[in-house]
Order: sequence, then C-alpha cells, then structure tokens
Amino acid sequence: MLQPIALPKPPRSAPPAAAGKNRSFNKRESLFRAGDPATQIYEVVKGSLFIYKLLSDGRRQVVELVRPGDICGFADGPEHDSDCEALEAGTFIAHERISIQSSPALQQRLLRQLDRRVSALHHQAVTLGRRTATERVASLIMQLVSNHSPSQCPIADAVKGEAAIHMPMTRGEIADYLGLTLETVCRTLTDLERRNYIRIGQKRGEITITSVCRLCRLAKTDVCMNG
Amino acid sequence: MLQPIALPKPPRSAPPAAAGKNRSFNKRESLFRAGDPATQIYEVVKGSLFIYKLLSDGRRQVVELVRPGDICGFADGPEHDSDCEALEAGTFIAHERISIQSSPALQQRLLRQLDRRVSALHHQAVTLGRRTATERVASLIMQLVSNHSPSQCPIADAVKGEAAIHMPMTRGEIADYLGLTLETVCRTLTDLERRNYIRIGQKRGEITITSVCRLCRLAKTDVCMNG
DNA sequence: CGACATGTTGAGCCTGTTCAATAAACGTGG
DNA sequence: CCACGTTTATTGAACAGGCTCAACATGTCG
Repeated sequence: MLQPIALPKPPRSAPPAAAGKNRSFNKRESLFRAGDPATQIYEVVKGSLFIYKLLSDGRRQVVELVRPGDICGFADGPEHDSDCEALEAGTFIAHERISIQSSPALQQRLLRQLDRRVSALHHQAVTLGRRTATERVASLIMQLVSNHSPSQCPIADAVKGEAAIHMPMTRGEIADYLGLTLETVCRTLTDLERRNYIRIGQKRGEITITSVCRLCRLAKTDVCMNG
Repeated sequence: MLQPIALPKPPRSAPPAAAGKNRSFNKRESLFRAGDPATQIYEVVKGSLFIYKLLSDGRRQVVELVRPGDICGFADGPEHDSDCEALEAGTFIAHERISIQSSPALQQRLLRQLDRRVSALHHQAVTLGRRTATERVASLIMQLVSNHSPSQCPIADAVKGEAAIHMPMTRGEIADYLGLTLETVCRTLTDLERRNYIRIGQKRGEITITSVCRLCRLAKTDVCMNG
C-alpha cells in the first residue's frame, strides 16, 4: 500500500483502563439481548463474541464477529436491536455510553473503530450477496488467520506455508454467519479438505490451511480497483 | 489511481466552523472510486448516492444507499475501498476529514450517523443472508416509503392506504443491492403487482404501494425480540 | 422518428436447501 | 479412566428457488 496521506492518527496505544470497568465472560454467556437498554459499550480484550439477529420464524443471521481489539454494543436508538453472546470466554472493558461525550480520546477511538466496522460490514455484504458457498467458507477461514491482510500479500508467492486456525464456531453458527445451511457448510469444508486446501483436525475447532495463498485466491477476497 | 504523497495544499480560506463546502452532483456522476484517497466525507442534502464494490470477475454488490441526511465517505484506511455514484442529482456538504478532530460538534454527529449506518448494515446483512427474493424486494420498497419506521406501525390497522414511491434505481441496480439477478427482481415485482401489493407505473421509477401495512408484513422486516 | 438502453417473459439448469439417517466428539458421573 | 447420554458433525437423496441464456417488448432521448 502506498504511503498514507496525512490523516488524523488516533492515539493507538492509549491505555484504556483509565475509563472503563473490567469484566470477564464465560463461553456462551449472553452479554445483551435485543430490547435491552443500550447503556454501555464493550471493548473486547480477550476471547470473542458474536452478534446476531433473529426473525420471528426462527431464521438467524450472525451480523458480526467481535474479536480482541473490537468494540461492540453501539446502538442506533436507546435499545439494542440484536443479541450478543460469547463465542469463547474472555474479558472486556465496559464504557458507559454517557461518558463518551466527555472523553475526546474515547470518542476518537470510537470513530476509528466504527470506520473499521462499517468497512467490515461492506465486505460481508459482498460475501452474502455475491459469493458462492465455497468462496464464503474460504473467506471466513481467511478471516481467522492471524496477522493476515490481503493488501500485504505479495502476488508472486505460490505457496506460503501452512497456518493453524482456531475455529470457535459450530457448523450451525458458521452457516448463520455466511447465509448458508449447516449442511452446506459441512459439505463445503469436506470438499475443501478433499481438494487439499485445508485439513480438519479430529478435535473440534482445529483447521489447518495447507497453503494460505491458495486459499486466499479461492476466497476471491480481492476487490476490483479499476471500474 | 493513487495520489503521490501529500502535496502541500494551497492555502484555502477557512470555511465557517462546522460547515463544509457545498457542492452539487449530476445523475450518474461518480463521487469517488475505490483506491482514491479518502480525504473528505460527504453529507448528502438532496438527491441520493449509492456505494458499491466490484469483484474482479465483474460481480457487483451495492453496499449502501445514501439519502438526504446521511453521511458517507468514511474509510478504514487512507483510501476508499468502494465506488460511489449518484443515483439522482443533488447536493452535498463536503467536510475535510482532518477537520473532524477539531470539531467536537461534527464528531458528535458522525458518531450518531455511524451508529445508524452500522444498524442499517446489520439489517441488510439479514436481508442478504436470510430473506427470500420476495422479502428482499418488499423490504427495499418499504425502505423507500418516506417517514416509515416499523416501530411506530400500529399492529391493528389492516389497511393503511396507498403510498407512491419514487424508485430511482434500475432493475440491475436493485438486483446488485439485494443480491439477486435483474431477471429475478423483474419477476418478483411483476408477481407483487399480480398479487396486488403494488402497482407499477408505465413511467420508469413509479411504484405505488396498495397497502403499506400488507407489504410491510410481507417484507418480514420485524426482528424477534424474544430469544 | 429512430436507435439504444432498459425491462419483461420463458425454458431449462444448477447450487444450495430440506428431510432424514448415521457417526463422531464432548463431558459428566461413577 | 471409562461408559453413557447428549450435542455436534457428516453424508445421502430428492427438491426448489433463483440463475442462465435467449428472445422480445417497451421507454427514453437525441
């Protein structure tokens, strides 16, 4: 990527402990539900959460995965419009929404975080609207590779080793995140293994990518910059 | 495509605080493209825009509709990651991104706006991931009814009159927004007309909803608040 | 008025769904 | 540490919603 032009740089390593309350959560614990008053926002430090919406007939869509460094609990109105549960046990810092106004530093960080989330949601819209089942699954696995950003991926390297992934979601949760059914996710993963893109461990949640770059290409994560 | 490093900017008379520069745009005009430096944000006053992403194989996904009162042009990094075009001619106020830092009032408004957009993107994720073609199309039409909010819709009123909609998008654009094909959108609209939910005018862009509430119910816009 | 973009409709196909049966992993208590 | 019940995952067969390809109709605008 080229040099950034001068943009406001947020205080990156601001020790956030100054303003929030530290708390921890267990696996599958619910942090909030649709309809609950949205009085605070949650900055995840360790572990992960997911946010989803339910239709009255039972259909479910996971709308966000929240990982360390992410903030969630934003709401348009006074109440949450979705549910939030823990995928893996962890900790977060809770900030009172009211206190945002009085803390320019927190405001700054929130803006930066919201930019990132909007961008991620745009990406997910492309996945849900225009990608095949295989591309969706590959795309999710790529998302879980630590320290991977498509832009820093050199085009030329055909093989870039293996990568072990920790996949904390069940097949059903993956399906609800990717807009597929549980069965399709299952078949797609099996197919990826048969085609040598990944290996599925016998312990749940273990996936090894055979070649990160090959899988990345399959995911068609790229977006066209031409027009 | 990309600008070189930040050139010294010619001095420009500082605009009145909290107010950016007013500009107008024509139908189909491009406001920015993926890869352009993201130096300002756009507050739409009149008309409408849409933001989309292209995959290298030509697939397209419209990720946002931007209407009066909305702000767009946020970016995670220094460059835009999507394209923005005008759906209808209009005007906007351009704010320099750098000036955000120094204006708490603007910052406040941005936070509010971003909350709204995240919420809208969550809603759209449900539409793309879990709704049928009919529900998607109905949902979009409902979105275009002015002054409609599902929460203020009394349950009991079976018929709540007609509503004329101005639909500025082509069938192809609707399709790219809803994750469908042009043909499916066409068939679905025809079907909605046959089932007496809407009437399609002979002039393009004219749609009349026969009964707002009936269509709203069809869209299954509701989200379950139980568990 | 005429050319071209946009919209409509049909037929057949394909990807992903649904329903159903089986297998494997987890975790709890003895 | 193992047995057992429960949850989660895998696989198959048949189906269907939406897609593709194609022909034709209607609006729009110079």
